[in-house]
Amino acid sequence: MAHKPRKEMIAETRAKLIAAARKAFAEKGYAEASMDDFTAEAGLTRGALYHHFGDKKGLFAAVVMQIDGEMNEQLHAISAKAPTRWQGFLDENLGYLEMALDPEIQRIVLRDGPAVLGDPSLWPETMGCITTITASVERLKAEGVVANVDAEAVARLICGASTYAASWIGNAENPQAALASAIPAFKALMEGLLLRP
Amino acid sequence: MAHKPRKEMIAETRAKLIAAARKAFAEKGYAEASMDDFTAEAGLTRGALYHHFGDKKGLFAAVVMQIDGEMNEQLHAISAKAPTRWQGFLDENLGYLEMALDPEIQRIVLRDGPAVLGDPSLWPETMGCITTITASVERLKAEGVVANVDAEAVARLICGASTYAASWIGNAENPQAALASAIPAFKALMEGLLLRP
DNA sequence: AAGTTTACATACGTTGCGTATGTTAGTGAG
DNA sequence: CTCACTAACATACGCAACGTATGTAAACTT
Repeated sequence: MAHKPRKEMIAETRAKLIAAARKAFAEKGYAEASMDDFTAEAGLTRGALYHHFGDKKGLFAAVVMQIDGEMNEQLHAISAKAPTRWQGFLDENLGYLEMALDPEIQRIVLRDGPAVLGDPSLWPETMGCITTITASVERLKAEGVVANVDAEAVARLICGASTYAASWIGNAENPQAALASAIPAFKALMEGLLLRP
Repeated sequence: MAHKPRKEMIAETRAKLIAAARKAFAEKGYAEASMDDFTAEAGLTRGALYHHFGDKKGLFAAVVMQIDGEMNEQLHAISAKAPTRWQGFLDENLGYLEMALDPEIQRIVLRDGPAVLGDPSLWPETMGCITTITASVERLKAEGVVANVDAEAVARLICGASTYAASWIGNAENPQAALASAIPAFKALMEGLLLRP
């Protein structure tokens, strides 16, 4: 019986732990998720967890990175197929807002993330979303579409607006209606960035 | 020796607990703050805490409410002395941004708050800031200054932008410079709300 | 003045994290 | 091939912190 090579076994173990943790963190939240429980659910023990990730926080960080990677993929796909840069910028931001409606993302990345890992602005990948939006604003400035404002500051403000609005929409009695009223407001704010004569 | 009436003693105890907890939560964060430690620091035990606040989360909620009350006071003071409504609106929002620079507010209200108490949009007082900003936008709409967008949605977006930006500024290498670049960006975004011909 | 309630303190059980210590399986040298 | 070595886990233990159950003394009630 051909045993799999060692590297694969390890990667598989890590993946199983991350998947089980991700599920538990999403359902119960970081604090209420018991390591004993979700490692057992993955067919392992806490020993494996500590070996690979150091501690609970380390595993949580791995989960956040995984989700962040998935979000970045989506963002790039969205902005890639826009007709104009400005439209791509709008789509990107609305896309982020819609992604932030996912309960898993809200709970893990937006709510527990800052409390456990500290402020997002200090995260290693800095929430890829920021760098993406910053780059878009820089290009729009260069093309004379957007006024002369600090690109990173704009990106932070927009990202914060999306994040907070998403939490509101997701928890609203009528999420569809809330989203419908948020989109025009969001667009209006962003139009304030346009260079006016 | 005249004993104080009972009501006063109770209020005093509650105030001492809230003050000690507020200090501990601000310095160590919610999770790392030991109830045994900070109740002892207040000259009490956990018994008092459970009697008055039910559990750790209950005391935390009381601390958040206290801070929220202080923030609202400041906001009202700011908007009260503005020459025009639009200026008052700008001042209000920039005031909130500056308040959000306070490390205590960042840690307790903005970072640990959502993780412990759930999404802020579901809090009882709903972060008074939201209601204040919503009201301002409503008035500006009625006066024809601001375009026809949903007031609450705008308030959420702006509040989120301020919150997130404040975290960024507070943790930046150079907070002053970050603030200086954030303010024009913030104003530009808000000008997108103005009714254009 | 006695009974009742209230505001705490004390004591205990439980849970859950982290660490220290095995144990087994893969790997590389001779 | 085999023997040492290392890496990937499991097991066992200690400790801290939360919550609860119970005790107690002071204050209001009648």
